[in-house]
Amino acid sequence: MTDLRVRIAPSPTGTVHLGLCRTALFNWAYAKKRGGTFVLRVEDTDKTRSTRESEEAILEGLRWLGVNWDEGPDVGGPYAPYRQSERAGGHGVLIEELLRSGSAYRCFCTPERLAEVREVQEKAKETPRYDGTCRDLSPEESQRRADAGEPFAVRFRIPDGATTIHDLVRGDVTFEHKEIDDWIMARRDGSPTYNFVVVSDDLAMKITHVFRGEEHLVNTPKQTLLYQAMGQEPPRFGHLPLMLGKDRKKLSKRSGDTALGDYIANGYPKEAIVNFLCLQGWALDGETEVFDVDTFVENFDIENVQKAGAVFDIDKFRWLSADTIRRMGIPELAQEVAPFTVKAGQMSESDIASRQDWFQRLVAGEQERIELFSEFPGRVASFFEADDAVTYADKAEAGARKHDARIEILRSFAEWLKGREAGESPEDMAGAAKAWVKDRGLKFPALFQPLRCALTGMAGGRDLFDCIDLLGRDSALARIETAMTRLA
RNA sequence: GGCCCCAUCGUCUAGUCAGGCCUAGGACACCAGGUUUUCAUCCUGGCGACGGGGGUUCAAAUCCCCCUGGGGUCACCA
Repeated sequence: MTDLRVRIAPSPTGTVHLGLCRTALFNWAYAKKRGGTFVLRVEDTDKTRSTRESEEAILEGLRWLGVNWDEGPDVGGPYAPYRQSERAGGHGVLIEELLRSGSAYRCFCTPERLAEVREVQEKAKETPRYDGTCRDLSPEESQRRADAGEPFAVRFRIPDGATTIHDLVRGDVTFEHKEIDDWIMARRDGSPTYNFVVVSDDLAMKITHVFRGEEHLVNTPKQTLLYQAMGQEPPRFGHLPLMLGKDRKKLSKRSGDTALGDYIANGYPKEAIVNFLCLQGWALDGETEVFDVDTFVENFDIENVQKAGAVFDIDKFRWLSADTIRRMGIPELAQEVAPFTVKAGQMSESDIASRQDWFQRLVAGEQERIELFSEFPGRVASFFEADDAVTYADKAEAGARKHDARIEILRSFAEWLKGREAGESPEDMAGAAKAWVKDRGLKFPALFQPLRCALTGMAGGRDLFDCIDLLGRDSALARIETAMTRLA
């Protein structure tokens, strides 16, 4: 174990965003490859928006992805607590020190006045920023007003000069201090704000590397200056490219699903989600698109992360999902798909357990036809319909009706089927049926299109003799019987 | 609008840091063929990009500058 320490610091204010998942994955991989420590710290600084449900969802989601933290609110660790709201103690002391040293100052301006100032500036098309009213209050006056009970916030005093941050993804980035506002470290109620706690906690937890989304890049000089004011060395930073929606804007709900839960509910395999997330801003070798998480960990480096934002391509995501499904073993796939079958009301859990062989054959036939687990029930629905009430898709019925002799063919095929030996394998029966078709001088579609419609009501799908086998001969015969009327 | 970031096929990207190996590679999507009882899978092929302009150099996708375009950020949110 090295002293390398990285962290993910989510604020528990909503669903588990994919961007958070990717950031977590990259941090985790970086630590894991280098024998470092990965910390999860819950940044519940915003009391009004933070919820315990959201926190639990985040922990659960990340754990589901296979991202494991070495220290966190649930597992503890040497720098506990790992929930911001429980760490408040030390912040007051730090702020006192910063106030004493002059790196921070009390701001007695009311939120109302600040709002007015901002409004005027916006009207004048100026960049909204603090006008500095309290910046140069004498220490005596500041103290006197504070003692008199006048409420105040605490602002960081941005010094003159410029700060260059050495970003591990982007290289050097310089910010002129005059562009940076004297930001608020502590609110009037004394509670610390994000930019302050993130620094004090990263410091307390000895975080050495901070990898986060690019939207935080502009916060970095503020934080760097704070580290310096405290006489501390800032960690190394690396700002990840944003994940973009189809509109090329930061991925948000308006451009599609953003929550991990949505993708899980839609039946994307975990491996596909992880794989896809890895591809957002990073590539293994430019050739290999499909790889497992171990390969990712083994090869990941922050220096190889792309700088440009990555548009989220749902088509590629689905393809990755389909590819993952195709490479799965049948028992495993059956297990993944089972909950969807139950939810669709097709089989109960105990049905599936007691007919596991049958269920696995049902699954095997769809393996290369579904892109998501959730598509399975829709594709096998006809197997659960009554023999005399199979839903015929328009396309299937039209295909069947193209053949004038359909009823005759179906009738004689039914006779033929009745005469087959019980227990014949689908493969053997398929071979025999093809010979039967040929012997009668027919083309395959003349039998198979009406038959497929009769059996499944669908225009395409798995091998028909597999269907007969799955259905059972009686059921298949009953469906053919009905079709002879319905397709007449 | 100020500041900051970014810029290779429609999309994800390799190549850029160490300029020639790039008539720019892979993948998704799309199109066309093949296999198949159908659908799907699979196989083969095609389409398709270095944003523009200046430099530097024997040589630039790679280095420099300008322009253009896109994005992020400007809270007592995180």
